Amino acid sequence: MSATNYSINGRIWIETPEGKVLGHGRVELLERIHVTGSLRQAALQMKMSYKQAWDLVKHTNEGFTEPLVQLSRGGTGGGKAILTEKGHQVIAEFKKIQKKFIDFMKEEENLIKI
Amino acid sequence: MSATNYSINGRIWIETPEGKVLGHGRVELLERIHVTGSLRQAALQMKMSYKQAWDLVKHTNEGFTEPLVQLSRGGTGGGKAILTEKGHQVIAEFKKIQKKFIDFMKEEENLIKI
DNA sequence: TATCGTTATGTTTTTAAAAGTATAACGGTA
DNA sequence: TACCGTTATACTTTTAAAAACATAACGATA
Repeated sequence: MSATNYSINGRIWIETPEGKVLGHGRVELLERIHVTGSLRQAALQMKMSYKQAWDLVKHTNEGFTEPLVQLSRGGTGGGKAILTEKGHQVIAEFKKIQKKFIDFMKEEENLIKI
Repeated sequence: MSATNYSINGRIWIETPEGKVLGHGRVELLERIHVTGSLRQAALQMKMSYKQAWDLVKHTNEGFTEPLVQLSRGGTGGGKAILTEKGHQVIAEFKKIQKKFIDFMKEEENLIKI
């Protein structure tokens, strides 16, 4: 049982001078793309429109030096979405930081005195 | 010169089971209330509508065990907004955590390798 | 080469958030 | 007690974000 009724919560993200390029939501989208191999399925799972997901991937790809997701259309299955090696790296890096961030918040929550 | 083009940014806030009770924006509003003694002036400075500021103060006051701002109407000047002792405490506590959070982000930014 | 399910992209509609408008209530002070 | 500028609150309008809709393009396979 904590000594306080308050909890600390927050969000972190990676950005460039042009703006946000990766955060909580995008990482989840990328992970679902990796699992399903499909942008449409990933979007469905997250209950977002295909268009929004596609825009997110576009902006994310443009935010890094190389694409994190490789989209292709036509062929067997109609098309596919594949996470690049860079995509895997970036996700891993973000999740590492995210884990530390959660620890940070937990710690501060225990110290809080109001 | 940093080793990477990416920077880390983020937000933290204090919440109860009922939701967010204090974050970056609200703290700024409270500080401006303290400086000006007026909710209307504080809202003007932050370019938000008086209504929005009033709602924020209302929800903030309800989120804690005691009000952080004491509003009163009528009298000299038409009315006033005063930060309570609790208000001062809470602001100080939040800013302390916020400072550590900024340090955390700086550190992670230096470690980032993508 | 016809089919299929997906990616690609512009356009329209819906929804939600914010801003704006209006007006009452208040209590020192002149 | 009339005035003033602010707080208090409901209601309307505007704006921005999200969703929905529509349709073309694509390429492996049968």
